[in-house]
Amino acid sequence: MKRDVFQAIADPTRRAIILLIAFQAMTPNAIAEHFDTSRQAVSKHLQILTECQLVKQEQSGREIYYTLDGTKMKEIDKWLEQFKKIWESRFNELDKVLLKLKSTKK
Amino acid sequence: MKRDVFQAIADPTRRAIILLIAFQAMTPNAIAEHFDTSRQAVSKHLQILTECQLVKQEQSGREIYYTLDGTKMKEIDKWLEQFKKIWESRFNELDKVLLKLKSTKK
DNA sequence: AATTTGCGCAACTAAATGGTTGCGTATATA
DNA sequence: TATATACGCAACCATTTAGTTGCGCAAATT
Repeated sequence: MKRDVFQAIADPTRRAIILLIAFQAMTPNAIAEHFDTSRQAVSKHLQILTECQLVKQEQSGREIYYTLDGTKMKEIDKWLEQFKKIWESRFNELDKVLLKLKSTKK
Repeated sequence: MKRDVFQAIADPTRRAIILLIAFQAMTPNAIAEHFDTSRQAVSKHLQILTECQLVKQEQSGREIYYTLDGTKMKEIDKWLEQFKKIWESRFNELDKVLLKLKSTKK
């Protein structure tokens, strides 16, 4: 049952929830209204997102507002960073080849 | 059965495979040797990665080499981009508040 | 004080997932 | 030509997942 950030964002509904609460804090009911799901289903998703520390809660009376916590999102970015470097070097290699072709054509 | 990039990278083994073949093309057997899994299991993961266009095949005799295709990876980056903007504006807002506090203190 | 509302939690269900085993086929090697 | 190797594919199995239903509790409304 140990879940990580990558599993958290794997579900499309969860990604939509993330996007929704990124702009403003919302209650489970308010979130559910935006989708074709029940409050309970949303609640479960929020539970998972909370577990993965992508989301923070803020109680206000009997209502609970959920907000996005950007910190963990950066982990995904960090993972992508590895490949960016590889791509860049690949592209550079490609550039060199193209440049060579260009010059030999002349 | 319709899978997307986010589901593809949800599995830790799949992420490891991606990282592995990012540096050099590899056959399913060679990949499997790096993990505690069977060739068939790896093959299934590669199938999913191919389905999501994260991976490309290159046949060489009876061997099939798999390579990373960076194009789809950028989709993840694009998705993250949305939030980066929000974070930045949030930080800017925070900066303003801090600046205000600073000036009123004087 | 009684009722409504917002929520989390637990039990349950159908579907998806990751894995195994056992094939068939094509290429390489003896 | 016979055998070994590399692989994909299909059937099968255990576990996880996303979702529903039905509670119970606390805060708000009447």
